[in-house]
Amino acid sequence: MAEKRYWLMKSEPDEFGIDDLASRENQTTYWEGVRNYQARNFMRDEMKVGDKVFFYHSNAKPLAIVGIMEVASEPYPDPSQFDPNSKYFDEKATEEKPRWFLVDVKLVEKFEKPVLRDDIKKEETLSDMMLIAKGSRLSIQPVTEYQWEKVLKMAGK
DNA sequence: GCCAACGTTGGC
DNA sequence: GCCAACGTTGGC
Repeated sequence: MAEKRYWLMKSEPDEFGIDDLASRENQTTYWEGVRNYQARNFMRDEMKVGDKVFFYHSNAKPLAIVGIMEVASEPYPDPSQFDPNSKYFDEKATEEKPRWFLVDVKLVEKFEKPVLRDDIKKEETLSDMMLIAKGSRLSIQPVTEYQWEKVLKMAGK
């Protein structure tokens, strides 16, 4: 059996927060707008249907992991790259040669008690989480099994 | 609102 | 292929 993978995905709640996801049909959405190759590669090459994902609110108050999603589709080209009216339009992408890929994600649960970035920083055993590494801006990150379980505990699970 | 850190672009 | 300039991210 394949090793279970865990992830963290960031979004600015002013743009798209966990409540926006909760209000979508089937509580599912396509994770559009990723325009970073490393983050894209995680979605395109590494994610598997059923992988669990932390939903993180960036540029927000409070900064926190606010819930859990799961990967709900195979990767496919991000439609917004072909849409001239989208702010994510990429003139160098074509249907034949798409640049950007995404997966669908489905809400699993919204934490009653979000896990604050400040509390993660205080937790010694989470000091190697990519999220709090200095200068780390990657919007999609792998999470280790230990980190996953620890954050769940901090959320009261 | 500031700005450090980082990623990308493009001239050479 | 180097690297300066520029744009973006995202914490503070």
